[in-house]
Amino acid sequence: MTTRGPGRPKAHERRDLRAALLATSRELLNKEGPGALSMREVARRAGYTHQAPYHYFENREALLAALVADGFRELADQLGAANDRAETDGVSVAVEASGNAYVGFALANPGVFRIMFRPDMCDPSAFPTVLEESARARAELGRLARIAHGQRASPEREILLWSHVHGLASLLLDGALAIDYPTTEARLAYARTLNRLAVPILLMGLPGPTVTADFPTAIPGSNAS
Amino acid sequence: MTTRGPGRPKAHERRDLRAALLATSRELLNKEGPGALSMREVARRAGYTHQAPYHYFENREALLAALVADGFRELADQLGAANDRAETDGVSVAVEASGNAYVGFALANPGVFRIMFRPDMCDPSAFPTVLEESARARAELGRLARIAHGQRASPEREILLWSHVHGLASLLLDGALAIDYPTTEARLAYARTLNRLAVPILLMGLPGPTVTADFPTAIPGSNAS
DNA sequence: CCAATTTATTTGACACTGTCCAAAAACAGT
DNA sequence: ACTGTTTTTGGACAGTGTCAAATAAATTGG
Repeated sequence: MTTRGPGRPKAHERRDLRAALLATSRELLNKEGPGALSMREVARRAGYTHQAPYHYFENREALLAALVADGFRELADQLGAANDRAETDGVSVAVEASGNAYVGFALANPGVFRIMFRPDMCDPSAFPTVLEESARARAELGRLARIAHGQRASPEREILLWSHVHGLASLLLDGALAIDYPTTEARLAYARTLNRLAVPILLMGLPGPTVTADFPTAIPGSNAS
Repeated sequence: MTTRGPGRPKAHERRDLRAALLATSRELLNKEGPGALSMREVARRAGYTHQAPYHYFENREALLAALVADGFRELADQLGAANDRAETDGVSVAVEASGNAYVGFALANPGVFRIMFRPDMCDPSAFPTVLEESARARAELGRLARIAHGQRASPEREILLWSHVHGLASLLLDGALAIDYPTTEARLAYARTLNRLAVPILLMGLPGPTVTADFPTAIPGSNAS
């Protein structure tokens, strides 16, 4: 009476357990949601007993943290590749490609992307590697801001870029747009057209010394609370 | 040996149980996170046995759905109030105030706001009142787009507005900005300055028949994938 | 005013979870 | 072959959501 399934790994491939746990966890997370990702279930699917994962991950949050760190690493890589296009294809292409990369990553790895911004599931400050990789992703956004605005780049510009792509990804994944566009392909297509439309807006200068000429302070009713 | 705490409600206030459950649930959600919000805990805090909530909510998701519906209702109300300022204070003020209202709601009710966009916790399509209230909120965003762009308003413009405020709220709540600005006051202040900066951008015209003059197709490298 | 019925609440159970603890098995080096 | 370490197992405990049935309280009909 073997409690483990037929796929029980042989001795020589035992070292892969950690990787296998991560792989099935990622799959579980992306396809079934975080509620379906339990220590025991992932152990079960790997063909081990309920306690086996605890030798590689201190607890559930540590497992999630590993997935989150990998997610940020991949996101940073893809953003980096998009930014690299600036030299050969120009600024606009880089901006648009970065937006598509961000949304593309979110739609390709929905479960992981959600976890990446859910501090109750994985507190980044408790996992140095998560902090590190997420900082890398953020640095790519900063680079994009510099690509887009050169000398006039600012933290605010970076955040506005980020807000746009992050908001779009979130709305397509979990917001109203998820209902309007049911399939991943439709969502991606919509994100592409929207990102293309947004390029001139994202490239626009902020109100400041030089660029304000286009937007004088005389905008009707510019005195908000 | 009374199992229930000293605050056990008298007979004449029994009808309030549902409201009490919702109130303590909301508090639990905002202060401790969704992991701390369990049927049994909320019953415990109300001074009842573990099964009592099931008479008012079919299951945990239904309880969350009630909170989500309330959240969307409040959000819609506040967005509506902000939009109303357009007539008296002008378009720019309305745009800025709507952004502040959106982020303000998220920061004031972090737990509820997160749940509102987490389909694994509350699937909106299963709860008509959630659909209804979230549609109201979305309609307010649509109204804002019309306020901001009049005849040139479009679904895309609405989404761009929405992406901005939603992304900003998310980043301040759970993203890197949450680390940069630790207190709610600091986050709100930052959101205000950013929203003010964003107004001219959000008011800008999209590339189209009339407005494209400012952004000729000759932008360096405008041929993306 | 009392009996019947509906509503509200409790009690008990089950399967499942994360995680602590200790035991066992597999392995490595000498 | 005997150590010591790494890896895996097994059992336990408290906590959870939720089903089913039993009880208490309120309401209603006569």
